[in-house]
Amino acid sequence: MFALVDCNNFYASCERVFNPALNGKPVVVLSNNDGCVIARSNEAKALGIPMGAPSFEYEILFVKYKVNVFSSNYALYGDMSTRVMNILSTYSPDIEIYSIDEAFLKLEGFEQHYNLEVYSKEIIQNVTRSTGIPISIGIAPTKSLAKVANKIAKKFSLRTGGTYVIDSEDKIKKGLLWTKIGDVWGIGRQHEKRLQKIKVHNAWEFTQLPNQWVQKEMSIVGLRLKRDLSGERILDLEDAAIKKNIAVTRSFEKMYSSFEDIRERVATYAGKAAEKLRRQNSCCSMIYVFLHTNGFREDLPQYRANIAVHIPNPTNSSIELIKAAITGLEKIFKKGFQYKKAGIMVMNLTPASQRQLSLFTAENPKHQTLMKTIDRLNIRENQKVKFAGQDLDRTWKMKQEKLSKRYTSCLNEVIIINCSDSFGDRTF
DNA sequence: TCTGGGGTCCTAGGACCC
DNA sequence: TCTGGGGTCCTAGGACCC
Repeated sequence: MFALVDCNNFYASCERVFNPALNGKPVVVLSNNDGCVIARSNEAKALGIPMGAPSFEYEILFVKYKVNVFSSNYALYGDMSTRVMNILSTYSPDIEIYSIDEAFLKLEGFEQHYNLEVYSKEIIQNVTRSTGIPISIGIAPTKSLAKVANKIAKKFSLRTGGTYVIDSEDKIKKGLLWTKIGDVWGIGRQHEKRLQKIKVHNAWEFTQLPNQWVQKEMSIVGLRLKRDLSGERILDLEDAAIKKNIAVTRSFEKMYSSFEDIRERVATYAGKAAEKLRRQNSCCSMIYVFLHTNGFREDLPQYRANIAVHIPNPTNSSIELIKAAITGLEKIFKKGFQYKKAGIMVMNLTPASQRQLSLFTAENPKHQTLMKTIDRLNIRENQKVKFAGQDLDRTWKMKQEKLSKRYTSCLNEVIIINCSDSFGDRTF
């Protein structure tokens, strides 16, 4: 059996942990630059605020219904996620951390020794008590069915207590009939449309389609999904510890048109990507650069471009990557446009230990030590060391007007409790 | 005025090889 | 006019996920 554990409204729940006055009230969390709604509490969902809603369009509604609005605080969410995952990993030797707020647990053979419903209730209790984050658990014979079970657990939480087990043919069929085709894990907008057209409206009807049709229209991925949903164990846990691509992309807080401004941004993104590479001990041999204008401003001339720059010797040196990224940018940058977004992606990653030593190595061997030193300094001194391509004076500031504190990862921002007792006033 | 960011996998088609 | 058969590798693009 597989369990899918999912944190309910994760970012919104993180904000509540350190601010319990928010319980029972609508809470939303915004994306970078305070652009879109990316998390909503149940109360906010009930107000009809959709996922991805541009925040400026909902400002009036926020005020009217006293919605508590937060900028995203990834330092907090990342740390809370680690805490939750650490607890979950004590409940099974096999865990796949699927995203910041979801994990699959393999419970192979557990059903012979435990009542799985009781077991999952215990997990829920422990996570809630230890972190304050509410979770839902779905258990089933396959991963995609565990997803279905999880949805049922969450939808009927009053009745299920946050957990639901699919453990019979009958329950599989009931669950699949209940699941709308567009809500199936792995069925997105395009497939949904195509399936609706041939009168497939729920997951059960999908599992009744001929394999041939599914493979032809939805490739091998769709066929695997169909079989997994039917109860055949096709999808297994995956370990995704080492990333295959790393991206750093940002929208600007306003539009920029000068090459120097964009170059500074791109250099910073490339430097960030290099740091991430070094953190997972990888090198890359390709960097992809893109930039584009504001697609929402149909009144302005539009331009978008991208380029892949090959790097002869795999590297994770910030200096080399910044150089390569700027080479690419010079080729695609065009004057006369107002740019709103740029980004880079490093690809073709290889383990740093397997680095090819070439006769004509382009990279200065001293970079290795230099980068290590910079990384150490930046951890200690809060990102003070920069590269010449980055403007030292400019303070690029993301719009983050409603940021909560880094309660769990910054000593200056932990919660302070003042109280007095017979020994006098004390602060904790 | 204001509209996010970061990933994965698969397929078709072209370039190239013998 | 007529022009084989079988591979591999790479890339762009499309689909999906959170």
